[in-house]
Amino acid sequence: MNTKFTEQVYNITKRIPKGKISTYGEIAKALNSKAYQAVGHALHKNPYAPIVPCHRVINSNGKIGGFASGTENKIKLLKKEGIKIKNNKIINFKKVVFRF
DNA sequence: CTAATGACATTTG
DNA sequence: ACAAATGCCATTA
Repeated sequence: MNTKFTEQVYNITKRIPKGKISTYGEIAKALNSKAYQAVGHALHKNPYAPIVPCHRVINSNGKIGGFASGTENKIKLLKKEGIKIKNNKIINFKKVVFRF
């Protein structure tokens, strides 16, 4: 969609460096908004599926949350990126959170 | 335009 | 600490 919000969401999500992650809340804040759900929606539609590392975006509670391709699959991918995950939760969550 | 939904977050039980 | 309820914004129907 050509809405500014989603555009920003994708742009920011793409800026997340490898080995780091971010939360919906942080992204929403980066957009000067608190539409966490809208961010999640944007990523859910995700017309930039392979372009935007949506798997690097997780919940604020350190949980992975839900993902289209399966949460467990994302966990594996994040683990490969260097993120430590236990029971679907981020271990070094605070250490890997990327803030804009 | 109005209503409902969601890859959420926060507060309350 | 965990589970449920409420509130939030933007998008979709």
